[in-house]
Amino acid sequence: MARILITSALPYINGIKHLGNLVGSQLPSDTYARYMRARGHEVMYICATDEHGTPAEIAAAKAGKPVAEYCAEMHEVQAELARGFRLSFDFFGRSSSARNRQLTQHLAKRLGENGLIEVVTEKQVYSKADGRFLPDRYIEGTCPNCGYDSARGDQCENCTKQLDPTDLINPRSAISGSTDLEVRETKHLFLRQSKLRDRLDAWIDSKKDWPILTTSIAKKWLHDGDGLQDRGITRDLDWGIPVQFPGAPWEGMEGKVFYVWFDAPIEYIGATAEWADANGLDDSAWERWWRTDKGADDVRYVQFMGKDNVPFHTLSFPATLMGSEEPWKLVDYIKSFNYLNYDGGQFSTSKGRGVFMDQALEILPSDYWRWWLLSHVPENSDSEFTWENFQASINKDLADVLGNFVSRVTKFCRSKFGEVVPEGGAYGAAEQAVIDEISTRLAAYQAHMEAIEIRKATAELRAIWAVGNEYLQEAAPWAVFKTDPERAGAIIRFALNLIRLYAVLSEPFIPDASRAMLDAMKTDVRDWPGDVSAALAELKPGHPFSVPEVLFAKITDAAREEMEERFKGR
RNA sequence: GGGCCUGUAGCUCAAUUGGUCAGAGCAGAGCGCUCAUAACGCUUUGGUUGGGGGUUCGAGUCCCUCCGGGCCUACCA
Repeated sequence: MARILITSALPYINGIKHLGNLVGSQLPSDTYARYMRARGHEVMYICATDEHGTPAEIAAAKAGKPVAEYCAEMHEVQAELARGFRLSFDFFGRSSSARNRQLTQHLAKRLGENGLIEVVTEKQVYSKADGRFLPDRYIEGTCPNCGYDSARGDQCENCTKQLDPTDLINPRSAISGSTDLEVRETKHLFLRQSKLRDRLDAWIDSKKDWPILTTSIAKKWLHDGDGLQDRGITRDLDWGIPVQFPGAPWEGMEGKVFYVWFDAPIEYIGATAEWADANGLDDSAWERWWRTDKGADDVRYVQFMGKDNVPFHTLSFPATLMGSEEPWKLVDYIKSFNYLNYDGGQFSTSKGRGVFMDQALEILPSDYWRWWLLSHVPENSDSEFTWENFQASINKDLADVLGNFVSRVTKFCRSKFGEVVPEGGAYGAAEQAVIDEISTRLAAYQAHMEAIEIRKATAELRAIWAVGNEYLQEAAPWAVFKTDPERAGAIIRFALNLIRLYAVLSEPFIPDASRAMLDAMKTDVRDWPGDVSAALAELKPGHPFSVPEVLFAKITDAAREEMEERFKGR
């Protein structure tokens, strides 16, 4: 038994996430966590809301609420959606927690003591009307290069030219539209990542098995131009983790907070500590996952994230932990994902384009979404959601191949033998062939899950389901029953056992349907099959079962067209 | 501008890292079955692997070039 620490990238607090966000980290990490638990490993699966930063303050202001209250509410909303999608976090924390504040301040202090923090005076644009410093992106104006009138302070979206906020003609606040802006001096802490470059470089080099998407981004940042740049880790905001605290080694940091990207990954640790608190456990309970001097040296730590998160997880966060010179557990494997597009374009919150998590659950049960998203997860390149593809996958894979198999077996048995596993007859060559094929495919399925090749795993799982239909066609119990009812009974006994096995193997992907299948088989035996032959003898003759409701209803053309229309955006 | 990824049957994807006639699923066609959600099974039609050039005994895979798609580029998170 291994110990596996799994973290999903933290969803940002300012609103409900769309399916692209879901598939980029939370969903695949959940499947991986469920699989590893099913295999008997000890798993700690952590996620949290990322609550600090300018967008949170703006969203709260827009909602007319204090930011703390807004975040508390949105955290609950996101937690509820996570439950709706059956995300099996051991803990869903908050980056604004006391634990994270403590840890973030502690790590910053350590970095300071180790000479890795520098105070830098910068000039930044301040908006009097908004009463805040504006990040470059929050300043808009006319592009000096192409004349586009909504260029952002960091880059013009129209001509793609890199800009400095002071380059803009007629600059204005993107928040209020105010033109009452001025450049002010402000002091910030910088993390001297450049001093850690060689250590980070060697560390990345040692990760031979990481996806190219992960390492190439890290390498680019390490070696591009002058190499890894120092990075500001504080901001002039109200909402966040205070930089000035008892024992802080810096003066003049009153009213400043740590940059959201500094404290967000630390919340992986913070949330594990929150988990311990919530369960009445002491510090050793979470430290054995995170401190290599306190038991974490045998932990395998796997992170899941979208590609936009890679630099922070390959460089900034490791720099924070390494620079502390304390024995923190570093990530062992980073699984990064590309983006999911929506029907020929991007998901867009502002344009109401695409399906968001709350809407998805209103329309269809979570298993439908889980199955489609996981079987199309953008592992190798960006992938695309289309309603036609979604409808075809659900109807064929879930309704026809799996759902209908359960239906035909249970209904046939009920009509010929009643709602109990039939007695009599014996297994023969046909059953052995099925055992052999499933054993082979199971080994492939497991190998794909170990390698976190989610798409390949779904293809193999589907093939395992299809074996059931092939077997039934070949064995033809409806014909055999007329001449040899005992043999027909054996066939159905075997098929009912297949249903139970499918429930066990499918659980990481479609947990609700898995539960429904186990309930129908009136069993709670869901041990991972070490031996397929034994697993298919679990339900004994005379064991009762029930015919379940339709496991997966088909999506009609009319329903598909309606949804297509509803989510196409403005 | 720079960097990275990507282009394989109508669609969604594979191809043991340079090695048999490039494979699956869906869609299409034909046959079979009738237990089942008009479901299932079997057979089958589709590809000069974006174009061109090169290296090699051998290229989807490596190199060059052109064309198309995408991402990142450090103050959004």
